[in-house]
Amino acid sequence: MATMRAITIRDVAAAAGVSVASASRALNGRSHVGDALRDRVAEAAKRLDYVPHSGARSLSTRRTDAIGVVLPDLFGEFFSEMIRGIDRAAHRRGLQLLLANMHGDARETATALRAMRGRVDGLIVMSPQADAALLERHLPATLAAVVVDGPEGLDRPAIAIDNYAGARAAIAHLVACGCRQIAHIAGPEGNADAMERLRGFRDALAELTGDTKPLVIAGDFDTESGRAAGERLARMAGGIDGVFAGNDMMALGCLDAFEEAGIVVPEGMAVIGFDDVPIARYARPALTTMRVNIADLGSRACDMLVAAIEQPGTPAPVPERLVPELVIRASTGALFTERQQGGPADAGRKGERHG
Amino acid sequence: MATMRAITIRDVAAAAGVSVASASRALNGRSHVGDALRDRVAEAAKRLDYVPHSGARSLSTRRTDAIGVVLPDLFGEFFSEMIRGIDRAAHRRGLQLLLANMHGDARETATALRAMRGRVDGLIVMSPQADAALLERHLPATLAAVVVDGPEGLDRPAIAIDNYAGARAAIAHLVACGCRQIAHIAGPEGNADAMERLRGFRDALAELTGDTKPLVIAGDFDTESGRAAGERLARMAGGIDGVFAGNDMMALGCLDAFEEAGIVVPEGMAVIGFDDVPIARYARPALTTMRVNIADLGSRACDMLVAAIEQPGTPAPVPERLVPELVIRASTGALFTERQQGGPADAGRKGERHG
DNA sequence: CTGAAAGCGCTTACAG
DNA sequence: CTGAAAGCGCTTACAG
Repeated sequence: MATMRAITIRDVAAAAGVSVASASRALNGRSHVGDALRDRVAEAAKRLDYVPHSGARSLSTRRTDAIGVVLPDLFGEFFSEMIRGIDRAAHRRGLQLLLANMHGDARETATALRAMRGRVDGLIVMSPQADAALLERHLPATLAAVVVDGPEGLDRPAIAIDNYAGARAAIAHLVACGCRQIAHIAGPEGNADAMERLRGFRDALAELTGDTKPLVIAGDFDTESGRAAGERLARMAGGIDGVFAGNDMMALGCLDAFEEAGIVVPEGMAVIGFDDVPIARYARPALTTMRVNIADLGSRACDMLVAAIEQPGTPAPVPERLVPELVIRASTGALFTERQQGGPADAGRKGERHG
Repeated sequence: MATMRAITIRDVAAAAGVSVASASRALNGRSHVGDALRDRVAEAAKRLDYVPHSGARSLSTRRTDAIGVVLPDLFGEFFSEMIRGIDRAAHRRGLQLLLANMHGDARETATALRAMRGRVDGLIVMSPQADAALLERHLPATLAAVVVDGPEGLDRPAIAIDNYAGARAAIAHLVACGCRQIAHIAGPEGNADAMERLRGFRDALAELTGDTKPLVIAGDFDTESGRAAGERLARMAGGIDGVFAGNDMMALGCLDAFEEAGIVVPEGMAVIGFDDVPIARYARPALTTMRVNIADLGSRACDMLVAAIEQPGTPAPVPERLVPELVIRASTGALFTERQQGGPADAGRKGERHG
């Protein structure tokens, strides 16, 4: 038992010498309440340190003032930035955040989603892995939800990183840097982000260099797979002069392999990543990459969810897309100096930190 | 309105042709219920896709099956690892996680803590910044809570990183590497972690090298302050041969400054950090540091909280301390090869990631 | 083993 | 403007 006999609105009403109904009205600032009464109630509530029982409240109001966030096992920075962004928007609206990790498999997802029901007014579901059918099945039709970076074609508000456009921009940059034979280190097959980046790579390459049979090396978003790819590229006798890695971690592994193999970046080989993880700027050479503003993604998802909660039954709006921004650093040639970096994501990182 | 007329236990009872009381008992597996009845109810619940209203349930049971997590604006990896650890332990016990960011100031903290009341059975509060008085004032005495990395002397279950022991180990390592004049780049003054690390530095140095007036340069845990400190050290004419940075980010900035100043690490200067952020291993030279297993910290905090919830009124146990582990890399001399790294923290990072 | 009833704390029409 | 009462959905003694 967590609480022993907590203070209820009845106690507050008694202390203020009014009815429970009046106490409730006074506390909630609803309708017309006499000033004197309102003040007495407020004073009593404060003195008793009254905190309403949210369960009871939600039972009568049919609202929980909480939203659920269902995230996969995200890697480091993404997770915190996403939460930070959602929290920022939720906090503004007085919404609590209920969090659930979804550990990949379908059963877990179902459990996580079910456990949220009845506790939240709506759900933010991030699921680059899950297929539409799975989500559809476990998202109750009556519950507001927005899908972040999820499968397309769900009749839900959705927001996603425009991986395709980002990949195209990355390739355009490599081409502008003079690269003519560009290889791609791809992310895992089941991952929607990875697949879109691959598609953007292929399309942009076909358009810009006419290369319709580019080299694609399989990776898994992990540093090690990037290193392996880099070693393989190093062993290949020439030809390739640019690498677009599916994410920064693989790009970093690739850079390591190149260094060991004596390939000079960017002179001998230009390398670009995706994500702009914090490590990217510390790499030697510093990594050019496509920056994704994850915190912003979270904030906007939250705003969309609130809209969906407030206007139930409204058809899902056109999916929003966040286009990543090119951040040029040394790994593709320090032709440009890195622009001064700021904005929400960085501001978020400025906060108090541990250790 | 989030939900339109949801399925209630009454619907389930009706569908199964039993009373609401029986339906409840059957669903909760409590007391003696006939097998046939149990099955009928289970079948009906499943068919109707019934999910209990958690508010109503918590109103009668006086439990929420949720715990609150109040965290400061943690930097990247710490945040996600902490949540990951807590989530892991909470998930095992069927507990939901309610999250709140506490953005530094006292009023925010009060709000965050209050908003949790009535929604959770207990609280995990991480607060390296907050003083005991503040926490004491806003943690309702009736609510179970464990304090993570917070001020000492609270009559609450507590778990903390043993920064003092970690700092001493760092110094012992530098001394073992042959350093005789060791400087410290300190973290922010208000930060408990920082102060303990500083204290460990002073004590260990006095004991091991007899130096009672060591050089301490003020920093703020940010890369830039580490860089500034490094520049200052580089300008100082000799003497210092080892640097203990209050955290990895400052150590990385310091390494950068040394590189620019032409100081060779570790030959000219050994550098050790604290935390083992993911970037540390990618630095050139790779950074020796004290690893803190944040996910483990979170899991254990959750376990302690569950114990506190289940045995209310029990006096707070002796505070637990997590001693950081020395991870030797190139920045203090690659005398040892880095040991194979594994364990919970790394396992957590193996999960699916975004991009 | 099963059901009728009370009660958890709150809000909200409905009267006054 | 204020109060008495019903009701939100669930669980749990209390009877049977």
